[in-house]
Amino acid sequence: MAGISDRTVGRLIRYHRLLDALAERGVSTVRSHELAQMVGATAAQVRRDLMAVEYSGRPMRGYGVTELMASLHGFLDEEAGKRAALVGVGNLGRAIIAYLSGRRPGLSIEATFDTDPAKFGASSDERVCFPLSQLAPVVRERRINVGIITVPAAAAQSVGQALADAGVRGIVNFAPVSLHVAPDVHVEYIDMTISLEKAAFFASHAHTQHGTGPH
Amino acid sequence: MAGISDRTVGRLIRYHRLLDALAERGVSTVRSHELAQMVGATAAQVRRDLMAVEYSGRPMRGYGVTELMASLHGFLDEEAGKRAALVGVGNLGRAIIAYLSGRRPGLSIEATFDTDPAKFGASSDERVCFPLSQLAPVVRERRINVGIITVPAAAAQSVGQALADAGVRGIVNFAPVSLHVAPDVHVEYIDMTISLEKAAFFASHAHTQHGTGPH
DNA sequence: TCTTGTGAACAAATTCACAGCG
DNA sequence: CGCTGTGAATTTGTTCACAAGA
Repeated sequence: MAGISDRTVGRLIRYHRLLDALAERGVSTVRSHELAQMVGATAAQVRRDLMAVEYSGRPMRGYGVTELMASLHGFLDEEAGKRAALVGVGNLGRAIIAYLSGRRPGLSIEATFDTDPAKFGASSDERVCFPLSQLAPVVRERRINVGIITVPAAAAQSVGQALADAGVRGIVNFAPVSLHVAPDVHVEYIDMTISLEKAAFFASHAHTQHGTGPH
Repeated sequence: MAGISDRTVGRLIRYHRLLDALAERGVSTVRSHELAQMVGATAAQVRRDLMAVEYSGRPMRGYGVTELMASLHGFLDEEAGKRAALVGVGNLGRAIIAYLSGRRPGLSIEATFDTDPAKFGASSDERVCFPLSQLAPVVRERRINVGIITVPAAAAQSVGQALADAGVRGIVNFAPVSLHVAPDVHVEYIDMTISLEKAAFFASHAHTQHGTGPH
C-alpha cells in the first residue's frame, strides 16, 4: 500500500468499472487477457496491477468477477463516501454536476461555491451554492474531501489553496493552470484544451504513433 | 519528429501557452527553471523537452520568449487550423462548446452531430447540428481532423469507429470506455469519473504521495 | 557566475518468460 | 493444457552533473 503508482490506480478503477458491467451481465469469471483488451492494455499489465490488491485468489479459469470486484472495491475504499465540493458554477461546472448526477453513486457533490451573488442559494440541481468566502466552514462541516475546480484560470490557484487550507486533500482541476499546493494534496488535471491540441498534433504526425493508453 | 513522447508533447503545449501569457505581459526572456516551476516540473525536464524543438537557440539569460514561442508554434504546427467535430450534443457537449468558444482560437468546432432529431438544425451557439448519419460526408466536406466524443458510453465505440472511418485521426473521448480503433488514430481520454476517483483515493491514502504531474 | 545542452546514471513502468497449479 | 503470479529483462521517462558559452 505504500507505493502504488498513479497509473496503476487509474487502471484498477477501470477494471472495477468493467467488472461491475460484467457482473450486471451475469458473467461470473474473467481472464486477464479479456480485461486487458477491454481497457486496451496487455494481459501481463493487468496481472501486475492486480498484484496490488488483496485478492490474489486465482481459481483456474480466470478471476471470479464478484470476488475481484469486492477486493477492488475494498482496496479503493469506495465505502468511504466521496464527498465533493465544486467551485465555480459556470457552464462547465453545471455540466459536470449534471454529468455526475447521472452516474452510479459513490461520489456526491455536497456543496457548490461561486463568487457571483446571483448564484447563491438554491442553484443548479437544487444544490445550495455558497459564497466562496464560506468555503472553509462548509467544507469542514460537511466533511468534504474532494474539490473540483471549474473557475477561470486566473482564480484557480487561490481556490486550490483555499481548498487545501480547508483540509481537502484531493482536487480535480479543470482550469488550464498548474496548481501550487502542499505535496500531500493530490491534484488531478483535466485540461481539455491540451487534450485537444495533443489529439490534433498526433493526428497530423500519425507515424502510426500509438494512442495514449486510457487516461 | 520520429519518436516524440506523448508526455513531452503535453508539456510543450503547456510551455507554449505559458510563453503566450508571458509575451502578453511584456516579458522577453525566460529561464528553464522559471518555466519549470510554472508547469510544476524540473528545469532539466524543461530543457530536455525543448531539445525536441528546432529552437536550440539559447542566448545567455534564458530563452527568448517570442522566438521560443514561434518555434513551438511551428513545431506543434498550430498553423494548420484544427477543425473539430463534436458528437453528442448533451449537457456536457454543450458545455464544452461554450467553454472552447471563450478560448483563443486555433481550434474551431466546425460541426456537431447527434441522433436526436430535436437537436438538428441551428442548435447550440448557432452551430448547425447534423444527424449522425451525415457524419462521413460532413467531416470530409469540412475537412475536419479532430473528433470530440461526448455521447453515452454505450454509443462511444461506434461513434469512434465512424469518426475513424471518415478519416479523423485525432479523437478526444469523454465517454468512460476505451476505444478500439486503428493504431494510427490517436485517442485522448478524458474521464471525469476516474479522475474524481483517483483524487479521492490519493486524498485518503496521502502518504505524502506526490500529485500527478500536470495532465 | 549564470544558464544552456546533453551524455550518463537513475528510476519507473511495462513486457517477457517461465514456474506452478488445477 | 490454459491460466495466474512474479522474478528478470527491457523499454521509457526523468534527473544528475558537467562542459561550454557569454
